[in-house]
Amino acid sequence: MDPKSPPIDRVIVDAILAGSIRAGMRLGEQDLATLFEVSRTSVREALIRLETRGIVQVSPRRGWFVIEPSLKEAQEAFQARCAIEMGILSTVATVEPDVITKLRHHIEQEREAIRSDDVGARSYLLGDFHVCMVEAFGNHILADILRDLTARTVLISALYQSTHDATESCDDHERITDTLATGDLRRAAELMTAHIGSVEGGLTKRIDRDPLLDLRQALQLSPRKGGSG
Amino acid sequence: MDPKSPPIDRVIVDAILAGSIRAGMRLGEQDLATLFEVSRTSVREALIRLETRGIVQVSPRRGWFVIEPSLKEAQEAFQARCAIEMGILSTVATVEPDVITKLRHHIEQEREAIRSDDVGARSYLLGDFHVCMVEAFGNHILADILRDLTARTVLISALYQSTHDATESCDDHERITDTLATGDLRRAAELMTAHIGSVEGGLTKRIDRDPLLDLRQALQLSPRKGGSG
DNA sequence: CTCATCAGTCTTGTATGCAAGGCTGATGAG
DNA sequence: CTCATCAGCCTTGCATACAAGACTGATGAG
Repeated sequence: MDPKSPPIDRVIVDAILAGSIRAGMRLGEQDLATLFEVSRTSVREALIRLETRGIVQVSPRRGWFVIEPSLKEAQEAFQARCAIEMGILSTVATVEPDVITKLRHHIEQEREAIRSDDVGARSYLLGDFHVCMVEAFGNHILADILRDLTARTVLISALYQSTHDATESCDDHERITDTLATGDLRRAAELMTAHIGSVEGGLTKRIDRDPLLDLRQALQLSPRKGGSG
Repeated sequence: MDPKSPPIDRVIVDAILAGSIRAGMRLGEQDLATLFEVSRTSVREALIRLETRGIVQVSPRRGWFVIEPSLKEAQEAFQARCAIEMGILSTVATVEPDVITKLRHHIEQEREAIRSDDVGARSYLLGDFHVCMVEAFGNHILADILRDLTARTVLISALYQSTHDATESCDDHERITDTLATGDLRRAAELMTAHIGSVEGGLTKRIDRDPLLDLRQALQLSPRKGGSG
């Protein structure tokens, strides 16, 4: 395989962030090995990395699966994101001008993806805004952590069919950036908390209303109504 | 190998937290395989997990090494810890009584380790206090993240020979717990920031004074003064 | 028809063998 | 003596082979 081609785990995470790999999907070692034209060993390494990052899990002798977070785990993931972003905003003393520039550029990309109806890019960029922000503050460790957490929350949103309006999120991002530009970190943290909270709120309502959504969808896809074989 | 015996990566992390594995130490695949009586494959998996967690790194065809954080990385690690703990304290609304109970019990263990001069347990417990706190708040995701971050900061402290007084840290922990018990989360967050800051401050001063410490130690250990073979 | 049993197939778990590259120390030219 | 060169050793990287367990679907007893 070309040395320049992106690593397998990167490809999988990108697919998750873009929404093309959903929670619960099976990731067979041999299948991936065939697709990427490598041996099972390399695939296995990638899967182990993803498992360590909390993105997939293995069921012994059964297979690898993308995580399906429970409601409790989903809440923890959102709380974790919220805490980390609150924390970085509380820790940072000042906000450099180039941070604002980067964020504004990112928001432009978001708007572009929304305009062109590119669902994958839109999903990716909306999540990546938060990573971008932390990275702009110069902390790569927290940025990496937040990237994994974002992957989890994307899976959660898809799992619980949260369709929190993309334009609304983008507007939130813009408001947060504007507030950061004024230097009012405290207010920015409040807005960030509200933003994450509104995304989270949208999905917990849905799972509460329709906990059997995936099963229902599956039953609709297979239209057999009688019981005969 | 016994199925009940702890996994290799766990053993290594515990050793790091206890201070018996230091930054820069080489971890050869074959050596570990021999020690744990497994094949290189299993060792490799464990090392890949640790690499993903940011605890070891591999130099291609040269070997696996425990990370040696640069000053910048060290500062980022401390900032990350600080941000996460600030964040969780800002996010949590109230503090349950059993959280206080757990923390007080933990502090008791710390004091016991200090009294009995058990360096390994002392190092482990002082770092674990923070993990314990986050875990007591019910967020396992953040607790896991903090555990890895603690491993990094332990390595950093040893690398830069910070001997921030254990009793002092323990006293800090007690003050923080007392403040949490009163429900004043804001004040607790301030104390926590100061606590982490003081630990960090202790080591940055040292590296600033003596950036060649490890080399100097190595030269002292090998007392050859003449150049002859 | 219902249900327990079991062989067959498919999955991951683990060990092993070989390939590729880095490091070291001997060796010989200058 | 100094230094460039290179063979040998040691390391990880990767592929493959086999072992062990889980699921499935056929089969036969009741």
